Amino acid sequence: MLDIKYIRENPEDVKKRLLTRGDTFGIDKVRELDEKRRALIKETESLKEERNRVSREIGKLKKEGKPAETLIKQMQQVAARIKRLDDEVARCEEALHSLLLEIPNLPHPDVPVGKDATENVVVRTHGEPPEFGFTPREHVALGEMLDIIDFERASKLSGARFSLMKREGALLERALINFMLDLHTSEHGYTEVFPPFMTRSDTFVGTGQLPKFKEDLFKIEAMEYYLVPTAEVPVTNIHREEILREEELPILYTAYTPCFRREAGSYGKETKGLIRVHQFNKVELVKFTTPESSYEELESLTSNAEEVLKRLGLHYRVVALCTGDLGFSAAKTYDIEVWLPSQGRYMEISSCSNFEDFQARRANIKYRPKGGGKPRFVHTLNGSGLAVGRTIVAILENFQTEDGSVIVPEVLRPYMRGLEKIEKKG
RNA sequence: GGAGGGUUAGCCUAAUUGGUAAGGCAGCGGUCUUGAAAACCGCCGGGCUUACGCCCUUGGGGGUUCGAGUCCCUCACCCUCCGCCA
Repeated sequence: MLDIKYIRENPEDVKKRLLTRGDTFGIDKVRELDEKRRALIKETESLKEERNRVSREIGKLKKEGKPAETLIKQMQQVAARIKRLDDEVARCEEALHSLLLEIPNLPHPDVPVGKDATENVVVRTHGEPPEFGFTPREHVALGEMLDIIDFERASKLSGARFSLMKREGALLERALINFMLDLHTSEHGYTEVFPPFMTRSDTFVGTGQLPKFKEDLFKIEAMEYYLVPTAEVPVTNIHREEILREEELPILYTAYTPCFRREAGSYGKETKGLIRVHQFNKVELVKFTTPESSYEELESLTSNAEEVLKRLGLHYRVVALCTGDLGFSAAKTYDIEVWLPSQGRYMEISSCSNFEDFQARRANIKYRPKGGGKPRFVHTLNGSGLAVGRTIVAILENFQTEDGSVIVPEVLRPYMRGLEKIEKKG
């Protein structure tokens, strides 16, 4: 959520920056409601002052046994006016609030201006695409050939966009989760958490998925709960409605969760395989920082995610999203894209963002500055470190050999009983 | 699922029949001190205001009342007991 005070004082700057996302998102309407609200509040406050003052007098008179009927009559009128005005204020505030909840974050001034993904900017590239002396197979064929992914039976259970991992496939899934969590906790300083996989709707408002993106989520029918589409939701909301101490910042969390996504509006796109599914595993990185250090923390968070790919030996690049491709809550985002030999292109495997105080304002997460002073909103960040399913796609495709077997990256072998190669069974 | 008890500011704790949130700790600033502690003074939930001051704030929402921490309804969470359960 944007700061209403900032909008009031810098309306042109806000509009200009929002326009780089393609719209002004009703900022003029916001300003109109804000002014109306302030005028109404002024009026009710002076009436409330009168009511409080006279009510105290009435109390005094009653104590002294003196009559107060005239004043009480007067105050009945005043109370009625207050009620009418308060209702109007409430309606005004509700309208204003729901407008504000649907306005995306302001892009950071560094973010390249552009209309869509084609205008994202490559920041750096690591490694080289592997060379094959044969035509590389795509992951679906490899998974089925090796009998480690069973898409057919998965769809018997749950329909399209699900997977059934099997044998070395299931082991690889589990190995990757453990490898990533171990790396981030023991070398990058993150604290491991294991959150609930379904949460109340207000946590989704806190991180920005609700109210605007309801159609992306799975809702629990029995209760007002949703399945998490990313660990960002439960983990960022750990500190909702809290005031942290500056001394404990930055707070770094890493969490494994499954992620559940409706993928509405992507019918017909990548219907097969592990790339776009309704349920996938992900290890997430989440940070709470001061405003002064959040952009440094974004760089280190991104490099923490990159380290996973480096150790696996996968070729990738980092791109800075342009304004038109930026997610709703983000001020700045780096996507990490891994090389996909079968398609000769890069595929998003991590998205690392600084939300500045956008989520903190929605979720009311503050910190008390060192040496006292008023609480300020923290800055929140998160990034995938990494999406496990897509990492499996990359491993299968990049480390395949001509006979269809797949070399297991060395760093994963301790997590896979020393297995060096996934081979076709007799 | 059933019964009962609770939620007051960062933390802890008060508030006669309803009369407008009292105090302590922690923290910050100051006096004093070689320095520190102690003691003393001030600040110490949010908003508006140049200022004086005003409004809001007792888990959330609603109601009764001139006036609600206090009475009523409702929701959430915590604790205890019973039932059920991996």
